[in-house]
Amino acid sequence: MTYIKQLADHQDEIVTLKGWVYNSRSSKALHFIELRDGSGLCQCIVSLDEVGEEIFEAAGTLKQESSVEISGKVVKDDRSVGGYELHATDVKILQVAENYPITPKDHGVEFLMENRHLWLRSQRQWAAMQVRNTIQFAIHQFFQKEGFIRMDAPIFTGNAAEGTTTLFETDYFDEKAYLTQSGQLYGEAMAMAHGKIYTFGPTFRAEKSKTRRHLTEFWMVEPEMAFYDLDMNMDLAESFIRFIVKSVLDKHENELNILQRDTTLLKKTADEPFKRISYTEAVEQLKSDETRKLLETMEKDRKEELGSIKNELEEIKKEHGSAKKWRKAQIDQRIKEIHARIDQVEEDLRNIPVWKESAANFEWGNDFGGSDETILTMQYDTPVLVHRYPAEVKAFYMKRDPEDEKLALALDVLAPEGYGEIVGGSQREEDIDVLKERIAEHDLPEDLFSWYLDLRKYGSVPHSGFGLGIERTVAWICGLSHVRETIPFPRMLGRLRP
RNA sequence: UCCUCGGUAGCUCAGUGGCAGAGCAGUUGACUGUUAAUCAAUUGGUCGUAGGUUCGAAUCCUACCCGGGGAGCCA
Repeated sequence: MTYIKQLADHQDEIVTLKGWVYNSRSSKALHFIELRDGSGLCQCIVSLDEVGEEIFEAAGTLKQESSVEISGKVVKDDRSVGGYELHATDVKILQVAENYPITPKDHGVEFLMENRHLWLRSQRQWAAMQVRNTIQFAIHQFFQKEGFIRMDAPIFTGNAAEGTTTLFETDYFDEKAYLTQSGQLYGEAMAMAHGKIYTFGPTFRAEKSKTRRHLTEFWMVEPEMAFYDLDMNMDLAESFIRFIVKSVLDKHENELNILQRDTTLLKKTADEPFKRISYTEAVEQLKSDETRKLLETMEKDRKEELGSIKNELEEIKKEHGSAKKWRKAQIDQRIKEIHARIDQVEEDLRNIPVWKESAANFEWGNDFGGSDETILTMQYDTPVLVHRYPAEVKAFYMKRDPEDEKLALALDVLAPEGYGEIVGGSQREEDIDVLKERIAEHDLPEDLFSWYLDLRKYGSVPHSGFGLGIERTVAWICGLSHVRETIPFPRMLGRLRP
């Protein structure tokens, strides 16, 4: 048995491929069967002269996603997907599939999500999962080569701590338990045992967020390092992200191509240092004339675009009545595109004034909203590291800036191209008295944190860490517009099946 | 929870008060190199649900259900 991605090594040999029919076309004496086997796509040509009537007819019954074994000669042909095709000598049918719901045409999100278990077979979804795998592997490679130990934090936790987010509550033998929202506190304990550790697992948030950036169950990798300060933490985050992007660029030209990902900015991310700005600088930038002009230009561009596509719509609608059939199809397609674009542009036009307002009136001390992040990152080509946030909007365990008590030694990494926050982290407070004070200030029950406070009793050291969201990272690197396509079976508001 | 857009054939959509439509998929046939093949024929409908207005409702009104995008919150 040979896999499609190995075909280049078997030119002119007879091999057997096992897989599923991705698409097929037929004429009187030829069937073109596009086969997928999980490693790639290959067009198989079944010719009446080569295989005889019986096999030829059987091959004609194959429908989308039927399972088959096809033997034949590997022939280089640039016309074919992947550069090689198979001239069949034999076709063994395992099962002729029933009518497959996902056709090679467009489908809506709801339908595709209902059929997620099948959608995973489609090219773009396949490519995204291949990249996800490489990202996860690169994460392990990076930390392992840097001397980190992977340790796992528990998924059930006894406390709904950290205060802010809503957690999933479960019954744990008549006791309340919560699904973890972060492994970080445990990570700190493990770092005190091993120096440098990382956790990698699912996390859960019961927030009713319905956006392209949110899942209720998502994967997060969280390194935690003893004796690291904020600067070391930022250096690590930067080289970590760069390593991941490089790994994907090295291995996945084909997949990024399938995803139609423009890799210009990813290449910049792999090569250029990231911008680092403080929260205070970011606020100044938001309120700057530059930002205002940027948004005004954007608004003007959108208005012009709206005018011109609406004109085009009118014109092709007039043409539609008298058009020939093929042109009608072309027009229908274009009308669909225009409607979708109009929706998008109109939404932008509703949003831009709000964004402008939000940016211009931003007050020091608030946390950035989604639009503020978008506006900030629009002005950079690579990820931006934003550091030293107002302590009030950040978690209790973050260490304050010794040079300005109002600031926490926090860092966020904002991905470019509108993908938003992919990393959040900080240097941690190591002084037990200060930490106790913070717990009290946040109205958190101190007894639940007794084990956490112990870490500051017995050899407390400066330490830092951060968390990187896998799905947002996959979305950014793949250029996907929604995190639901970055995980095999996304869990989100209103979606528990399949 | 709030704002906003939507729900019409298996799928994607058009149809804004007067006979329920198209493309694709399916089915039947034609075609020796197709790339979402093409061409011809053909099957397919509880217009999200319930009520209301009207001579007449997919279309107008009300309520509800479901989905998309966004706010808040966050990775």
